[in-house]
Amino acid sequence: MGRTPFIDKNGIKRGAWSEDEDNKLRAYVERFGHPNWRQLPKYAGLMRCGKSCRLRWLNYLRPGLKKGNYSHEEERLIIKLHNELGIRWSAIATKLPGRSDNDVKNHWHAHLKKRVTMDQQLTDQSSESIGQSQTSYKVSEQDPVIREVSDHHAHETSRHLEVSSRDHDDLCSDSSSQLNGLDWIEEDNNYMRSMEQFPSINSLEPLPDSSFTWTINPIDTFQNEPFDHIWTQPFDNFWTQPFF
DNA sequence: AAAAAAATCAACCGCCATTCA
DNA sequence: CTGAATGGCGGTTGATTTTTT
Repeated sequence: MGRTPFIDKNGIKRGAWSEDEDNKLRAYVERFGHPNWRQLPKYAGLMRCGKSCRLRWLNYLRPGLKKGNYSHEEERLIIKLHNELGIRWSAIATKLPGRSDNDVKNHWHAHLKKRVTMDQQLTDQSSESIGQSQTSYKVSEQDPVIREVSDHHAHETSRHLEVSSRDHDDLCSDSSSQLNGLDWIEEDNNYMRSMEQFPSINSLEPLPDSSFTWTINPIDTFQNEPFDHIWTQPFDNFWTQPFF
């Protein structure tokens, strides 16, 4: 992949990097560092602009960079941090050793955004039906780990909403206003810690086709709150659900 | 098997903040 | 204080690969 290399009107090379260029950049930075990216290509014998060198180093050549697939734990962390920090990719990337901000951003747009959107749509749908009847969700009947985590989550969600209810009342004199974001983060962190006792969640396989219907009692009062999420959908990525 | 569509991801762009003369 | 230089960031593009039709 990459763009076709070419020389622009200023004599600066652009597009995909060659192995020879990579070697020159790597050798120079490893020996002299990069006190000035603008000047670097001149001394390193490269026809690139400094910005291009910087990008190549940070996103591709820098030691310790991870290549390849993201682990479930990494994806879960990205989603959680995105929830907390928004689109501050560089800040998010600092929490993922070996991943560049560009890489994280790409992964989000290519893989994770869709999952979040899909989840939100399902959440909205379930919210619509809340108050009319109980809402049903599918859960595997074959994987005991999933059942265990689901049960745990159901309990935690219930507890979560109770706590949030108190916080909400304390913090908001205006009933239409939202709960303070930091409290949500803290709540979320608590939940993360509670989930650590279920390490097997990281190695879950996609749910089997055969599943049964699991019914919960939605809490009407908080149907529009951020934690009104149902994470027990039969997705192959359902483990991400608690953090939406 | 071929064409079309979708996915991937490296690289570029433009803007903003900071530093420094 | 001002303006140029620089670094850094998020948004976007586009060539290539993979998947689907």
